[in-house]
Amino acid sequence: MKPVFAAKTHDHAACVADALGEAETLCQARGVKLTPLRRAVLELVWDSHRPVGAYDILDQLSKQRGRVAPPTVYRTLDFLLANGLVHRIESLNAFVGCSVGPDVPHSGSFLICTDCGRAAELNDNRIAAAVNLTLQGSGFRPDRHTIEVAGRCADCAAGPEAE
Amino acid sequence: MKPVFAAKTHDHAACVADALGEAETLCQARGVKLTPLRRAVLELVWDSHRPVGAYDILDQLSKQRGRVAPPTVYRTLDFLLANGLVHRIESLNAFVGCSVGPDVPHSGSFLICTDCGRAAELNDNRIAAAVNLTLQGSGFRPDRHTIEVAGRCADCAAGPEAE
DNA sequence: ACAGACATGTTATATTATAACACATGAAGC
DNA sequence: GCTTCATGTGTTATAATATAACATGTCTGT
Repeated sequence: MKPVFAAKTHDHAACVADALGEAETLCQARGVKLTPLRRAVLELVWDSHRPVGAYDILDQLSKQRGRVAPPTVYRTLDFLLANGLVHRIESLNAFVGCSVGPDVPHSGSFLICTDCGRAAELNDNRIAAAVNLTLQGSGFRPDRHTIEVAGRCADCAAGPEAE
Repeated sequence: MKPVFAAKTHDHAACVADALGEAETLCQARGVKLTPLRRAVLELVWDSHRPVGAYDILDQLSKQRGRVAPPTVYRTLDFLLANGLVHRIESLNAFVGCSVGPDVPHSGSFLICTDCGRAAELNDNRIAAAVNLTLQGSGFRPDRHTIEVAGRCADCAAGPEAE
């Protein structure tokens, strides 16, 4: 079985540390600032492999720094989105860390488990390729795509133990 | 050029009449009721080939029947969605009539023009096939998908005349 | 010091969606 | 006929998501 979702036993601390490190590097390369606020939000997004809502982030952030207002969170998410560090999951109005790598521009394609809530980003252009194939001759100029497949991940399909 | 988007000159009245007729037939076949309210909402959704927001529907509906509250609209949309008569465009929080045919269960795949706002539903065999192919060996059991490609339709890409 | 750019804070509000309960209507059984 | 039940609709209130507009702070280059 191909590992698509993060193994339930993986070293998540390292996983987050990696993501933050890469983000730091990327921001330096681009001459943009990964401020403490942005870093904190990115870390909260990476807190799990589940897409997280803006207001969940807001709640967590408030615990760390006292009252935070929605624009703070949305602006920060806008920055992270613009730099490819997170993706928005349209079907959930939620956000998840980019696990493909922000240096390659891409829209993100996701599998979302409706049981455990985890999301897995596909590093695979076959779906996008099929979309492009379907477009051929239509004159449509694609700009970005939203590809989100909901279902049950292998773990959840296998053992329906309590969430 | 394959006709993906409805031609700007097509007979839209006939287009809507068709959709309503098919809906009527389908509902009878299924033993569910296409009530006047549901018919009115479906007609409003089909009013254009642009995805339309729930509150836009609400406004229009209010003109026809006096004060209407949000739950009325959302419930009606839920019915139409459940019966495959409309699709939800996640990236726009909006709804559009199903032009593939509600008798075949499908999640819908859309092209959305960011210039003129129109949406075109793809007859998505190849896309669904690519999704399945990509998932092979992953153990993921897909249930439904959200595929929305934003870009410029042929008309808008060709002539940037005023919207 | 100052200007300018950028990041953040603050207040208010817009937009999208649902929960919970009330009432109406029509078919199924008695 | 009346009851009962399921279904559809109405109504009130509120939740959840998102943005506009403006104020303040903070760094950087000169």
